[in-house]
Order: sequence, then structure tokens, then C-alpha cells
Amino acid sequence: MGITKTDHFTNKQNQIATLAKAIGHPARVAIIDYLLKVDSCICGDIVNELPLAQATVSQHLKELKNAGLIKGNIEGNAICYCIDEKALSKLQSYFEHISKHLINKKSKCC
Amino acid sequence: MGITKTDHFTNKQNQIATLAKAIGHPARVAIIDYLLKVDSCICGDIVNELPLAQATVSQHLKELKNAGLIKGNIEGNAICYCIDEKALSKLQSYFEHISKHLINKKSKCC
DNA sequence: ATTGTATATCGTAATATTGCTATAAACTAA
DNA sequence: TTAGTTTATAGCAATATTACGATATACAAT
Repeated sequence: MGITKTDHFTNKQNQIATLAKAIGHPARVAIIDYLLKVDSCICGDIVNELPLAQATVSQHLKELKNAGLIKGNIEGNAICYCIDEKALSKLQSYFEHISKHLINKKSKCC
Repeated sequence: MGITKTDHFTNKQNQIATLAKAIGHPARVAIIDYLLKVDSCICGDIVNELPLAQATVSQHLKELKNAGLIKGNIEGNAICYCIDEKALSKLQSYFEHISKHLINKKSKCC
């Protein structure tokens, strides 16, 4: 069917999945990397950084924005994109939680 | 086209994307949650936990396995799945790295 | 007003994902 | 052997994603 049964899972599970899915493409990882690298939140030269057409980059930016991972401010002609800390700290604490959990029960199996 | 241009991105970027993509579905988040919850790495009653058909669960497990997030050991009749710490620590350190980076340059924009 | 620059959106094609039923494979137990 | 249990795979339909060129929108500068 290709349609995800989101309503059968918890909010938390859907939230994490949505965020992870948004990061689940190398172009979008590259965008995040770039936004981290440039110290001010540089605008649309992301297109020049990536080996993709402008339309494709715009689409990827939209997905990152929809997932809440980045924010965009209109700045005159261009747009200023930057990382949304809240979303990333959500992911960070999720994986930290898992890692801590794993340390406690090391080598019980597999 | 629907085909990802992986060869234009770095190994690291592709690696993170692959791992994140595997987590990018609520059923797979639920599987990870379950593997964390049950203390021993319980086998195939994951199917009973999820609101999905057995074949679908098997498919999700396969994807998690392909991405390296879980391991599976044959145990007589059943299979013993459990989380692969290495993959998760990779993700954890990635997001930790980002979070640290963000603290340093707080509120420069947006 | 016209031209240039920066982004977004539309439409389209190729491919991937999700989910199911049905079936196979591999082992256990009677 | 036969039957039951557990997991994987094949095949299929519906939907989603990725990527592009073409075009639209919005502002800036001349």
C-alpha cells in the first residue's frame, strides 16, 4: 500500500520517526552539515554546495522545514535558513537515552 | 526519478542518512523501543506487539538489520534480535556533536 | 518599466516504500 | 512421518520519494 499506519503508534514514536526520516537522505545531512559549518546562517548558496538542481534543493529544504529541523527567515530577497535546536535536542536526548540503556545491560545476548 | 545520488555525498553523510532512514518509520521505532524494554533480547513476539502483519514486521526487521541497527541470532526455531550498539553510538555521537556545536553559537540568527 | 537574482511550485517520470496474502523454508515435537 | 511453529520471501497494489526542467513569485537595482 505504501501508506504508513501512523495512528497505531505513539506520538513519541511518530515524532522520532518523522525527524529521523527527514535526516534520512544524504542531501539533507549535507544541508545540516553546511548550516553547522557556516557560522552565520547563510542563505541560499546551499544550492551551489550541493550537486543537485535548485528545485531539488528547495524540495529538500521544505522537507527539513516541515519536519521542524530547520527554520527559514525571509531576509530581503534571499532566505536565511538555520537549524532548529529544539528538534535536534529531541533527537539527541532520544539517542542518549538509548545509549544509556544499552550500557546497563551489556552483553546479555547476541 | 526517485533514485538518490549517493555517490555525490561523503561516506559519513551517506552513513548517517542510511541509519536515520532506517529509524524513519514509527514501526521501526516501536521495534527498537520494544527491544530496549524487554531485558533479554526477546525473539519473534515483536509481531504480537505491533499492529502489523507478520510479513510486514519481518520486512521492517530486515531493513533495520540491513542498516546495521539490529542483529539477529538463530536460536533453535526462533530468532533472537537485539540492538547493535555500534550503530546507535554512531548516531548518538553525531547528534551530540551537533548539539555541542549549536550551544557555541546560540542566537546568531533566526 | 525592465532586468536580474533568489526561492518556490507545478508537472512529470523513475524508482522506492509500505503493507498485504500466499507460500516457502526450517526447525520442533508428537 | 505428520503436524505445528517461526521466520522469510515472492508477488502485487497503493502510495511516497527523488529529481528534473519549466515556470511563477517576490524583491532589488537600474
